[in-house]
Amino acid sequence: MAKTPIKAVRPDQAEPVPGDRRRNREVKREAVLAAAVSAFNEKGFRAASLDDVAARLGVTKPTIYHYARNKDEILFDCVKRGLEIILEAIAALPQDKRLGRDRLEAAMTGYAFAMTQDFCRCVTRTADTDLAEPSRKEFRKLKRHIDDVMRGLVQAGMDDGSLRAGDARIVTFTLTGALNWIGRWYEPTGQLSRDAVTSGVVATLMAGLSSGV
Amino acid sequence: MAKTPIKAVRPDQAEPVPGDRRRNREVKREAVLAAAVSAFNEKGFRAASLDDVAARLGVTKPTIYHYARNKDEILFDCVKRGLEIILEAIAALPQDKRLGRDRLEAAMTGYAFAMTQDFCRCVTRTADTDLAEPSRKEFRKLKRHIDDVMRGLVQAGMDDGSLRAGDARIVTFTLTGALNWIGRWYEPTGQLSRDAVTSGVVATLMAGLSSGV
DNA sequence: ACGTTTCTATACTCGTGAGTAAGTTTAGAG
DNA sequence: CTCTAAACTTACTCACGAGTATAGAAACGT
Repeated sequence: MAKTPIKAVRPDQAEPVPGDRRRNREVKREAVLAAAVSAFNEKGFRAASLDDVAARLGVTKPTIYHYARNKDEILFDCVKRGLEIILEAIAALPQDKRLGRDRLEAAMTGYAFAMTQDFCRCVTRTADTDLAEPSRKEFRKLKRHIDDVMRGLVQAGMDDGSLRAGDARIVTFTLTGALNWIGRWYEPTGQLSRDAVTSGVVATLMAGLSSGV
Repeated sequence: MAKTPIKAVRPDQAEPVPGDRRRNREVKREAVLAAAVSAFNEKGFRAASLDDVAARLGVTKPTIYHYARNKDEILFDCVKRGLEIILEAIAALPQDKRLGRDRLEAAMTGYAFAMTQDFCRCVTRTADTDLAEPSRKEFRKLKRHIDDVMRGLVQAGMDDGSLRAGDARIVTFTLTGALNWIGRWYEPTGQLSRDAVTSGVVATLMAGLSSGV
C-alpha cells in the first residue's frame, strides 16, 4: 500500500487543485529540494544520504528519483537557487545612480539578509568538490559572477571617492568573506534576529572596527 | 619487495640519524599528516580517500594505519594543529597592555597570516559533521575558545573606547568570518603574497569600507 | 467503466572506501 | 650473525549508500 505520498507542503495553497497535475509535480519537487537542503545543511552533503532526505518526506528513496536525476542534480539545484537569491538581491545596484558607497551598502544588506536563508546557507557549506564535473564548473561560474558584481561596486566606490582606496580584489574578498560566513554561524532558531545580524554585519564592515580615536 | 618507504621529508635534517628510531617515527607521522592535509584541502575530506593519501606518500593504505588509528584521528590531528597555530598567534594579546584596538589588530594580523597555511586552511574547510563524536566536540571546543579570545579583545577595545561600540558577538563573527574565509580563497600558488593578503584584509577590517566622505 | 500514465514501494545491484588479517622485508640489539 | 620488533606489503572483509528493475496503486482522459 502507498503509505504517505509527498505532502504538497505549501501553506498558501494547501489544497492541491485536482485539476492540474503539472503544478502538483512542481510543488512536490519543491518539497524535495527543501528537505534536501535542510538535510545537507544539517549533516553535510556527503554525510546526508538520499534515504535521509526521503525519510524527512515520509517517502522512500526511489520516489526521489522520480523528481530528480541524481544526488548531484539535487545539490546543484539547491545551490543554484541560493545563488539566484543572492544575485537578485544585488543585481539592480550596478545600474543605480547613487554613490558607490551607498550602492555597495545596499548590496551588502541584501546579501547579508539572503545568507540567513536555507538555500544560501547551503551555498557556503558546499565545496566545489562536492559537485561532479558538469555542475561544478557552472557552480564556480555563478559564484564568480556574483563576486564580479560585488567587485564592480567596490571599484566604482573607489573611483568616485566614496570608498577607501585599496586593492579591490582583497577588499571584495574581505567583505564577501564576512558575508558568506554568516551562512556558517547563523542559526534561524538562535536568539539573534535576521535583521540584527544583517545590520550589525553591514555596519561593522562599512565603518570598520576602529573608533578612529 | 618493499618499494618506497615513507621518505622522511625534513629538509633541515635530511639524514635520519640511524641511532634514533623513535624520532624517525614522528617525522614519518608528520609526513602522513602533511600528505593528508594536502589531500583534504584539495579534494575535500570525504572525497579524499586514505588510498589517495597513501599514494601521495608512495605507500599503501595499511602503512598509514601504522601511524594513525583511523581517518577521523588524522583529520582531527590536522585541524587541531591548525587551531594551535591560530591560537599561538593570538594567545599573548589578552595579557598585553596596549589599547584594545592595537591588540586586536595584532591578533588579526597573526590570525590572517595563519590562515594562509595548509593546516589552518583545513580548519575552515572542515565542517563539524566531518568528525565523529569524540573529536567533534573537542573540535567545537577549540574553535569556541579561539572565538572567545577574539571576542574578549573586541570587548576590551569597546570598553576602552578604542573600538567602535556595538554588539561584540556580531562584530566578532564579522571579523573572524572575513579572516576564516581567507582559507577558502587564498591559494599559495596564486599571485597574491601572504603579506599582501594579510595586511590588506586587516586594514580593510580596521578602517572599514567607507572613506568617510 | 477502461486503458494509460503517474506515482510510489519492495527488493535488489554494484562500486567504493574504511578498516583488518596475515605474511614478508628491514634494521637495530645482543 | 642471529633474533626480534618495527615497517610494509598483498589480499581480503564488510558496511553503506547511490542508483535500478519491477511491480502495485492512484489518477486522469475518453
